[in-house]
Amino acid sequence: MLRIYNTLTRKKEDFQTLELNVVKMYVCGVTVYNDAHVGHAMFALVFDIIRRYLEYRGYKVKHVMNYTDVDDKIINRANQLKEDPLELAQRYIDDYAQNLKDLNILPAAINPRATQTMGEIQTMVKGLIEKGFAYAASNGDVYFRVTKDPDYGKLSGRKLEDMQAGARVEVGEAKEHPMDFALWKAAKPGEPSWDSPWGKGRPGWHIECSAMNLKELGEQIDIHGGGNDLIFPHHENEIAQSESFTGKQFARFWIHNGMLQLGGEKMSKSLGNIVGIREFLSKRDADVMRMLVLAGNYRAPLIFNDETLDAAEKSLERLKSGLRAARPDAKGIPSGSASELMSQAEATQQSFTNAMDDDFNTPLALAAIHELVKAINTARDEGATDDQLKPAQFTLRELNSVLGLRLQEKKGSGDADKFIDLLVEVRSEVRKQKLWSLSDQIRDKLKSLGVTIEDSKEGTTWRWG
RNA sequence: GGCGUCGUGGCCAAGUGGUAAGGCAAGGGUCUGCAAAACCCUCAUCACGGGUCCGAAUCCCGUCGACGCCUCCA
Repeated sequence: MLRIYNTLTRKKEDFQTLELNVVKMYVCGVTVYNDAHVGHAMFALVFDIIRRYLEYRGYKVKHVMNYTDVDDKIINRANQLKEDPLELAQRYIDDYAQNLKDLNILPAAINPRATQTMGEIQTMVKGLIEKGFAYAASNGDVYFRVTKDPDYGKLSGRKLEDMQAGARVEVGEAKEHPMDFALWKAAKPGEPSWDSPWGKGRPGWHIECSAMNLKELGEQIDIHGGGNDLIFPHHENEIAQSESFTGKQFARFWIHNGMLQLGGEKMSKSLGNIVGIREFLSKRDADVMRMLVLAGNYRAPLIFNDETLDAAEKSLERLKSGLRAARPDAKGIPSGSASELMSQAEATQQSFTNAMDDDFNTPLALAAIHELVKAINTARDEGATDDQLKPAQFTLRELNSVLGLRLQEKKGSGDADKFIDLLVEVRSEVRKQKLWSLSDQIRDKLKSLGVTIEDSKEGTTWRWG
């Protein structure tokens, strides 16, 4: 039984879907006004892993991830660059999609955008006004009336009274209550705007997600996800809007990932401590970022630095070692040992599932996988043939792909391989003549070109990396 | 100030009542001409102080500390 920690109840709960074997999952995407950084990569990876695991468990996942393509940040940046805001948003959407692809993240089924959901947004705003949950203010904005919503604050565990103290009301706002938030914002000159019953304007930050949910997945969904920095106010407000509008529970499970930390602080655009996804991928493999995420609990802060990245990279190497071919002189191991290896593979598969079923406990799942790697390597050392290793390696590959790890050996240009083979062959002759310094020289030079040579009693193997 | 999460070996990190998984690093060993890889061995009593219990990292109280949110944010 899959259990998932639900932010709403602060407990792990048995996961049950509204519709048999179908998971409706909505994940809050990004506001597209700048290059994405590795913090965004983390959240995207977390939900990619969740999605892959749900599919592995036999669910059909309706995965929706939105793009917020109209808001203050985009408009400001567009003004800076003297670019059309919508074109700028499009540019960053394309860019972000490419980042996700490079990170081996499966594309969501649907990527709705605020600007393409105007009809539903206005329908909701209208409905909320009719039901008394919202009001058009004198300044042309439409606000949600938090005092009308009895359980406002249930997701973030806040009470309206507690929040009032710290609430800041900007001058000129026409709110009834300081915590009321905008559903619709009247357009200022030069801003992108849409016609509405309340005059030209654009949607507030939160309503778009409610509307996109309604449009793409319906009134109720199974999982709503995002970073834990969105719990308040964004998700709190989504709940308020959606549930006030439909009168039904909005999302059954709220899943939130922890923040990526750089130098002890959350990585964020406003703090400026940013490592871009593209920058990261120019230095390290996508698997490394994924391994870093897998090494920790998705809800906890993730420490991002050279030390943790190096460890992740080495850990990956270790997983890859399990996939290597049998030794050149493999004579086979007794059938008893071979079937033991297969039982180990089955046991690992079971521990893996148990771990992942417990709120996606990836560190524990990885521990299980490492156990299998050790068993495979031991069998190989004992002389297992490729045929004997294959079933266990198949399981290893399968489990890693559930986590989204590719474990690709590095590759050079394919043409080089033949020449390296030749060089290695010649070096073997040189070694037979015990010309060690020459053979070591070849090994060192190849190493600096990215080719690793490994000698053993039975022969020499080489690989990229 | 309020709300929330959390504090496990050099680093990352599982473990929520019965005497501490895994990875990285380090040291020793097998193998090797040397090296690399792989394999074997070694390496923590769980922030601090009280309490409950036959028994606590795990429950309760307190203290200290970290991080997130309360304002745009994955």
